[in-house]
Amino acid sequence: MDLLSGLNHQQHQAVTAPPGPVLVLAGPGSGKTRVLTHRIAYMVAHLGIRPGEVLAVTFTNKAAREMRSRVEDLLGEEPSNGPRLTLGTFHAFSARMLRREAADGDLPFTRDFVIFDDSDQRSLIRQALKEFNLDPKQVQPAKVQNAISAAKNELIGPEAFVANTYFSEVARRVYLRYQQLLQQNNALDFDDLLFWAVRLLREDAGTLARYRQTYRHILVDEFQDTNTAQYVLLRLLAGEAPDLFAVGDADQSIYRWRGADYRNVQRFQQDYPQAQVILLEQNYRSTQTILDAAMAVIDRLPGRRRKRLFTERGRGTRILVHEAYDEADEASFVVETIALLIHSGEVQPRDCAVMYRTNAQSRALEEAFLRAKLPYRLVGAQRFYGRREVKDIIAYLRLIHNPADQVSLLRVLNTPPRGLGAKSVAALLRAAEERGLPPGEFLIALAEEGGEELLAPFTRRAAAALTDFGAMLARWFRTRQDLPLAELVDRVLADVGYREYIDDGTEEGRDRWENVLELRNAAQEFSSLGLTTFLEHLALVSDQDTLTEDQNAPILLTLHAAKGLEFPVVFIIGLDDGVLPHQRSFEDPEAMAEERRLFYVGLTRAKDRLFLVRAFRRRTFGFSSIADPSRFLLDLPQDLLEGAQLGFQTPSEATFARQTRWGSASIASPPEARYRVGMRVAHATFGEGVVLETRLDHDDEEVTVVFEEAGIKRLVASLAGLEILEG
DNA sequence: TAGTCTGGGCTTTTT
DNA sequence: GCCCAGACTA
Repeated sequence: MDLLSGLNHQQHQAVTAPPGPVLVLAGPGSGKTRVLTHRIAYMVAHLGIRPGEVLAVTFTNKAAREMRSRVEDLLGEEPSNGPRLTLGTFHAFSARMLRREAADGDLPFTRDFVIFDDSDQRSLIRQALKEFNLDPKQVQPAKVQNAISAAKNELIGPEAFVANTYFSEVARRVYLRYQQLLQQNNALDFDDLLFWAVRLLREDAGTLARYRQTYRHILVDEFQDTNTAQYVLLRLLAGEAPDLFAVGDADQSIYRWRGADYRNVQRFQQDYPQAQVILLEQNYRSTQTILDAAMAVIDRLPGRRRKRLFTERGRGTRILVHEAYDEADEASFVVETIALLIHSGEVQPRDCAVMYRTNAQSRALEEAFLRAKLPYRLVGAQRFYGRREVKDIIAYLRLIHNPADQVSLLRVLNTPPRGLGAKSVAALLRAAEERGLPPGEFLIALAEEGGEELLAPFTRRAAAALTDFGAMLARWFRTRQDLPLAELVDRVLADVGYREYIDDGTEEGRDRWENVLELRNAAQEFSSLGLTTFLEHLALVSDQDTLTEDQNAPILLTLHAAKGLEFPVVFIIGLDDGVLPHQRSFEDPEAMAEERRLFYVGLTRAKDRLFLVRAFRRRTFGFSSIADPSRFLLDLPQDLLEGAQLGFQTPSEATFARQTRWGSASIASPPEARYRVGMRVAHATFGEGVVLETRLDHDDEEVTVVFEEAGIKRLVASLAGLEILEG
């Protein structure tokens, strides 16, 4: 086994750098994963470091899995008997640590804690706002949530939260109450995982020493996307004699809104002035055309360390820019082009990826794929786990795992409906509080002890329903250890009659039930690992983690989710000002810079072919609007591009350009329309003109008119009030 | 209490 | 144009 052959000079240098702080600045496609895996293997094979001493932190679980298997491949099948390499995301690592340490520490939760997701957090914040008699319309829960999250990422606890405005005073109070509520629920949110991990290591010298002793060698991937909490955590673990190997690329920093700060790259060099810095510039992924385009985009950012990305792969094909008419047309273009590429034998379906700025953009694509009867893969865990039926079942499981979880209890107590409305819930909460128990445990007690007196506060109907529910919960709770996970899920589903509740015979009902079954399948895979692990997995899955390799189909994903991946053929759609860059970033230069980096990330995912697509007209919020081409498109040197000139293009030109390019014959003839080409019309503002063309869009008609004074305008007939003069 | 209605907000991006 | 929370009605 020769670990070092096949590495270029810089890679070699990085892999074999002497232990100590090392910063690898790795351009896209420069083999950073390779460097990381080879370095780990090198440390184990050549430096005699035991795998158990190594901690490698990645950005997604998927990356962690891949890295593990690549390291194992490099090291061969030697069954090592010591502890394995520790590999995972910051959050997963922290969660594991906190579970281990929660037993005897001063931490305000037990090792059975649950991890609250976004919507759980939201509901606690709503609850807190309600308690303070604050109107969620005046004080947006989402804003408070962001403020709390930002504070935690900066390691600012509620006691240290400084309030100097009305809003921040509200946020401060909600923050305090929110933490109490989390504690009552024996729950942590995402940010807490990092927050408490840091606090634990800071305040408990013994634990810190133990962890430093264990993890003497630390590697971090995607370092530019660490936030303060993560950075501090790293520094704590790395300790006095740091062997800390960080790989990152400030140009690919796209998580500022999550507290990430690419300046951690500079901070690293300040904190470790002795750090060795290695620059990886040679690209092994893309054609030079793609790299030139990417550099043209990123080099416009001021104040950065320029990289000269180069490849030995040659120039390759030009980048194709296409302007579609609307999002449906945009999606058709993508699907037709993919079909054509596959048909030509050039590529496999799985080689193609379609990237977009916002999740909402996947809809039109999905419809186009369905229409064409072509399979596709959609990356996006949140979408699945955010579904009502999936959340319901997870809530049941969380409640079984942790009966103190009130958020989950309230979600499922009357789902499916069992006659427990607001009144009964209020009575339950009161009764539980009097008893000094979390409501979930109160219900279990109710079922196990029975007793008239416990039931006194309830109506007869509510009492019966609550006793039933408590009995089920107690049963599940007792058997949760012995029953295989999937069977536990089956038991719950059967006991509560979930299928009858969700599957009402409609197509939607069937879909919902299938989602439940999919969750059950996931549970089956975790059967040997148990409920705790399963729930933790559910809480910490990333979108990328849902990307499966088993299906040979094109992939649809957000630009964010595309980070770290590569594909032979890449489409980036929605290259309109307002979409990419996103409207919300217009005001803030930092946000705009991040949009640019996001586009850069997208461009550099492509190995061979790159398609940049935009739509002249787009429906957002149900309103149709017209956008300018993305300003980023204008930064691309013309000689790298082929395809239609951007700018004015009539709908039929867009369709025609597409259809002639791909040699497809038929051009759809428009159905009947009120206006006809050649008609003379009058408009209140624009004056008189002649109809150039018309197009029916859904149930409205769109008319392109050349006005004598105002020039060419596109109008929606129902709004424009065009008067027909002759024709 | 359960089901229907309605109005408002929503679309950034996700561990 | 969709989805949810809260209001309203049976």
